[in-house]
Amino acid sequence: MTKIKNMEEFAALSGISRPTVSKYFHDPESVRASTRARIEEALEQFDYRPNIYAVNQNRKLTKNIGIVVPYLVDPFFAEIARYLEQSCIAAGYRPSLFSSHGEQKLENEILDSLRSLKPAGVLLAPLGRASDRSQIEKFCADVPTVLFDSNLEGLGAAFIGSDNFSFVSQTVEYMTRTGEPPSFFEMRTPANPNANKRRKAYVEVMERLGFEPHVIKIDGEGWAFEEIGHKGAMKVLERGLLRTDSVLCSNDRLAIGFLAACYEQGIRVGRQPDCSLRVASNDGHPFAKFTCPSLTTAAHDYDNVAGRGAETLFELIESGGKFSDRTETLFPARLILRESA
Amino acid sequence: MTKIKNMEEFAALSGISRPTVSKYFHDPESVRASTRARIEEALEQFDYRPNIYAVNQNRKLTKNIGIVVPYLVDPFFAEIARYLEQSCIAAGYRPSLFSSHGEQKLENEILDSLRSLKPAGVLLAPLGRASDRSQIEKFCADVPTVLFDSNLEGLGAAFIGSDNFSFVSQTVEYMTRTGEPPSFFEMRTPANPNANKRRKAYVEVMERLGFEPHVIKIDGEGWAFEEIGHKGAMKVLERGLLRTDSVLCSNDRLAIGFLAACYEQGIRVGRQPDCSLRVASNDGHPFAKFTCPSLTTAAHDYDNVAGRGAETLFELIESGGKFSDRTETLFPARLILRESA
DNA sequence: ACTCATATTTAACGCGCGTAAAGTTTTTAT
DNA sequence: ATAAAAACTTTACGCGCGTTAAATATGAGT
Repeated sequence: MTKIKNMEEFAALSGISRPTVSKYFHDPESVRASTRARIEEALEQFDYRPNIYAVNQNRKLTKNIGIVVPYLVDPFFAEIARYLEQSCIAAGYRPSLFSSHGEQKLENEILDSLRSLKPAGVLLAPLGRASDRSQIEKFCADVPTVLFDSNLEGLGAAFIGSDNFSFVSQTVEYMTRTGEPPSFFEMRTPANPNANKRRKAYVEVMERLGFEPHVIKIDGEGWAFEEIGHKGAMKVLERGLLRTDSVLCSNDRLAIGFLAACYEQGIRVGRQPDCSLRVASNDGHPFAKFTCPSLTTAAHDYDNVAGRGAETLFELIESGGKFSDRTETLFPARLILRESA
Repeated sequence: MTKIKNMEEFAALSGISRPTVSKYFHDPESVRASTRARIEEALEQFDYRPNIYAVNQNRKLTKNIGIVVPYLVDPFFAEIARYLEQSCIAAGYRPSLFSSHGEQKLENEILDSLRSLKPAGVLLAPLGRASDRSQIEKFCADVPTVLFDSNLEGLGAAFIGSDNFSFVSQTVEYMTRTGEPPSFFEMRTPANPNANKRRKAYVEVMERLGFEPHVIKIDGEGWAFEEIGHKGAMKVLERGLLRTDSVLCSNDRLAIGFLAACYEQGIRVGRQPDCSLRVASNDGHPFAKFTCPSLTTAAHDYDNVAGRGAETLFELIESGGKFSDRTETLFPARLILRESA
């Protein structure tokens, strides 16, 4: 089997001219069925692939898509990224995955290196509060970008995410219906704008239901939410800061820390009669099923957020990188009842 | 600020000839300090970056490095990948991260698309048992590759990983020293070759200590270890298959499932007097601190595995992609004592 | 000031492919 | 069968940069 050097050679071997072969690789449907067959026959025989660097240098638009998440060690983002990756591949794009690892500097560097990748589009889940808004704004001006997970008002051509109100209203309503109204457990300075929306939703829903909201803010910076939740919970439990026997955590990773603290303190959590506390949360973290007790949580609609996010980006790319107006698409949560509440 | 189109233009603006500018971008140290200063001055003024596609097309060796992990949703791999990424960037390379998501087909596709990236080198953590050995062998013949985490005997220019014997001997010795000897809890057909080494180490250490080894093999396929561990543990606990009050899980994710099952069954785990079971494990999973109870585990030496892995790849690249012989570097575990055992 | 080693400039080619224009062949429609 | 449309071939240029060879400039050392 001869080693093919370039498209010229491959074209000769397949008996088709190079421009036509080039056309074929751009879009196989764009050539006659008979020539397509001949090319594909040669393709099986000789296993040639166009040099992606030469291709990307000359095409006005690459097939690259950047996927950026704020913290890949969080399985929630790993899971979303997995969905997005697969959607991109299925649509014929080449995704590349990046994680900001919770750092603004890294997020900026990623955007910078993404620029030189000349991607057709980017799916960006920004850090949130820690994001460098002006940098992201500049980036979005140059590269077709769809935001997901964290909404930075006005940035990007569109935003796809989850409806935080839907999360909290479901959990609060469930908890109040089946027991005492919950306190809300969150970080004092949350990294993510979703946290603020969740707090507001909590207050609103509680008031509508005629209960007094009670927000517990704990200290801590960064993305080690389990650790922060654990420390915060220890304080809360030791000082008896809960007004009722119910807690709603802003997100599952905080809840994981909270449950660990409860366990250490010998506090039984759950809806069983022998339990003294109920804990629910939001996100539908992949490991929430394996906490002790298993975590009742309002889960993201992973499939739809990722699916719609990818589709939106494809539409954006096909319409030349601009939408006439910025849309925000929110998917409701799905309440998963488990043992913790 | 003028928009720079290419190196020609930038060179003109900086007052330096294009070949010299090209040299500068290849290695800033290779030009005279005075010209370096002039280029860098222009660089600040005009913000130009060489077109990476043109660069990579013409350079014999790109600065790309591929990082492939078997399952990125596992925070263990996300964590390792993070270390590796940072090492690559610090060394001036451009890492790109891929996850096989537990599927052979995907692993093969990644290797395939990695080929056309013409990377200087690849850091590969293979799927293990599910890997297509012949494909990986072919790949390693073409691309300088360092394996990590899972050793596929003879493949790649080097292997960097953890010393499974060290993991198990520490946990077994600790458990036998402080209580009854443990049973070993693992998957019947583990995805990962480390599991086999851990079982063998368990048997060996137990025999050396004069105890009868007792291996419990549970059913389950794929990478949903928590789920598999949970189901397996339910069976084990319901049927009373444990011979002593101690269990050593093959890895932390299985242990997370195991602990969840214990909790459901009302079995108190830990070294306290009121506990009826001790559970330890291996890996040092990022979330092992937050299980209930917190998990005693033999932790990977993340820093060293990742650090040495990256360094080894750099050496491999610098020595032209071949080592005279294949080395295997194993780092010992660090036993982390927590509440579960 | 002179020599020599080292850097830089100039000029030019090549990489592999996209793409455009003009001419030729094949297919489709009538 | 004939005309028109569509697809293909040939030819040629350009993309942005790596790289080389020969000519020139620079700087250190005597």
